Amino acid sequence: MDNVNIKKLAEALRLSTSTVSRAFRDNSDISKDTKERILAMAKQLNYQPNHYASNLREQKSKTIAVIVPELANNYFSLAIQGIERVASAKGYHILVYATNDQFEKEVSFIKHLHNGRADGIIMSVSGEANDHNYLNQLSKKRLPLVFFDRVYEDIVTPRVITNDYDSSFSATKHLIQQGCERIAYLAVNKTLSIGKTRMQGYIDALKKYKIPFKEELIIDCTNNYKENIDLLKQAFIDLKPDGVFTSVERLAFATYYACYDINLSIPKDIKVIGFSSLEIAPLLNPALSTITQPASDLGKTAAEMLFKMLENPNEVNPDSEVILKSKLMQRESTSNA
Amino acid sequence: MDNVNIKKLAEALRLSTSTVSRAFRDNSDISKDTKERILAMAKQLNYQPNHYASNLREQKSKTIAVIVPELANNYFSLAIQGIERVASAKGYHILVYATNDQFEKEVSFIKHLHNGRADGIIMSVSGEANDHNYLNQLSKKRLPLVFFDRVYEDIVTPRVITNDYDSSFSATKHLIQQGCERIAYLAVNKTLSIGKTRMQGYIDALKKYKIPFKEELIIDCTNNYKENIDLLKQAFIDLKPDGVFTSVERLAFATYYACYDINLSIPKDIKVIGFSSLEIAPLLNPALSTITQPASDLGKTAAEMLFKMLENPNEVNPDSEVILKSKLMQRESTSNA
DNA sequence: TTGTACGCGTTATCAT
DNA sequence: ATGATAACGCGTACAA
Repeated sequence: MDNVNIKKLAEALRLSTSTVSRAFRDNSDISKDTKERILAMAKQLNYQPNHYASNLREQKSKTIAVIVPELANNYFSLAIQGIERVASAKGYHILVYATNDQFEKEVSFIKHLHNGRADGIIMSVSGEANDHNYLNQLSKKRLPLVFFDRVYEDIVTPRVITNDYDSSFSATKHLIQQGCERIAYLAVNKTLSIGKTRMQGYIDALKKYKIPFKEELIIDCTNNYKENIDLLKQAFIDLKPDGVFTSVERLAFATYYACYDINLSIPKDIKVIGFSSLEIAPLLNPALSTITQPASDLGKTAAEMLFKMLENPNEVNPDSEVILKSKLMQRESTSNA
Repeated sequence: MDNVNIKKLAEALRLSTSTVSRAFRDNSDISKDTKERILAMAKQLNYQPNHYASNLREQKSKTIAVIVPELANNYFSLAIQGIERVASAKGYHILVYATNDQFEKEVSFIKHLHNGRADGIIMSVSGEANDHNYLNQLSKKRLPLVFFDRVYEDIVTPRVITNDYDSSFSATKHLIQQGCERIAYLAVNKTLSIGKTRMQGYIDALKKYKIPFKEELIIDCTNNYKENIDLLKQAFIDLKPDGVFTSVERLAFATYYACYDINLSIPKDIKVIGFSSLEIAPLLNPALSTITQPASDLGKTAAEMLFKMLENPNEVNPDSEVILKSKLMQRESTSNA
């Protein structure tokens, strides 16, 4: 059977298309009787209003786009889950895009989205090192945009982040209190604002507790798992750190693998803590101490903020920043037993 | 600045809208010269063709929908990643929906998608226990649909699955060879086809190796983490299994927690193996033996199949079934050391 | 090669 | 309360 549209419905009921259309909106004048007839017939024929036609007509899509650096990532999956819940409850659909950390992809996604396909965008950015001004140079008014987790500091738009500086400070302090004196900081991209903030917390904690900061203990890692493990093994052998603070989850995993390989015992020889929202951190060998970010909440909050912008554009301050708190979870990997 | 559309471009260039439109398609007759002028101006004004208008006109959306039971799940995230890659390469966008295992949501998503919003659907199903015939009763022709992982056996449409029966058989056999005689099977939903297949592999392996099958050792779990842990603790105490085979990843985690709580040592007191595509299974305490499913490949293959259907509807047999192989990874949780 | 005119399905405005 | 009509932006058949 072919598509049922308003026209077919109208024919079937010997009404005009406008009357039929009215049956689906709330305000319009239409007799209760005909409305019921129409809805009944619509149900019977399984009528689905064509979204594209509505969108074209109404200039809105009831769709939001989510752009993240990667999909196969526990953290972003949780965030997307949070977003999906809110969107779904509002009757919105979500388009998902992964940049795989390629800035050009991000630019391309964003540009293309400015064609009416989405009403708003929630993004965790990929290209700190690049020129973000493309966001201000879109030919038409920029779509409502909310950053979460990874943000551009020079772009004015609402954002939802976590208290990274404090968390880093606490994590570093925790390592120090557990007796560490040579604490390696594993960075993935020093130039990212998130990288900078987290590193600053580390640096300031060292200073506060009078541990000399050593540039060499900042280890810049890559996006490649194997490479990182090799690199870390070498670094651990050369630098002999007694503590490791990883700025992202997967570097904690790489640290574990590296330590296994070169027979360093966690936590005896080296203590490890890292940013991570992995639920099964307690199941690792040894249980991993983490700074656990409220990933799902981050997504939820970002989505709620975006909807606020869509509903009351003027009531949302473009400067607004929501900071959610991460939790320091001490586990065996930093214990002194 | 307001939206740039074909009309504005045409005005700016003193051409007709049709000429401008032609510049963006390949076949049409248009002088190389004007085409270049148009494209240049389009770039300058940052023109983005309105997707909804094109879709309405062309009756296709260059969008595929992905429906999964849950998003915050390592396995489905990987699958979505695989799908996203393929789609992105083809210039397609993906809409993502999570049913949270509610069948009504699945039905609702599917029905609504039949309004032109998506050209095809990739789904891992949620409602084995229900009546799937809604898929055949859509008023218009059903959208191209590919199942992956969790499928409805009574619906005729292409599918991509893994060799679950063989894997289950092998895993059970492995436990037996490691000396287990009371092997518990942790099911999450016995009625799901995937549950049935996996359970059958377990049952047949027992039979083959002359281990008596005991109904009581089939433990039906819920979707609630805490509940499962409690339930498992009790079951382990009551039934004293010496091996556990979990049909889904999270039940392996629950098993670990349960064993920790009641001081059962894995693998000494009880050996554990489970379906899982967790990359860090080797980092668990103890390293978890797994049946590792090629999750990302599953998504990739499903997407490729869907695109084949979109491009050459007649060349794809609706009965086609692709079976990808999982890998048995023996690790410490089933060792005899 | 370029322009004119129409229709995709919907909704809002205006008329009845 | 209902119907006729125009418009959203684009793409194509047809005319020039």
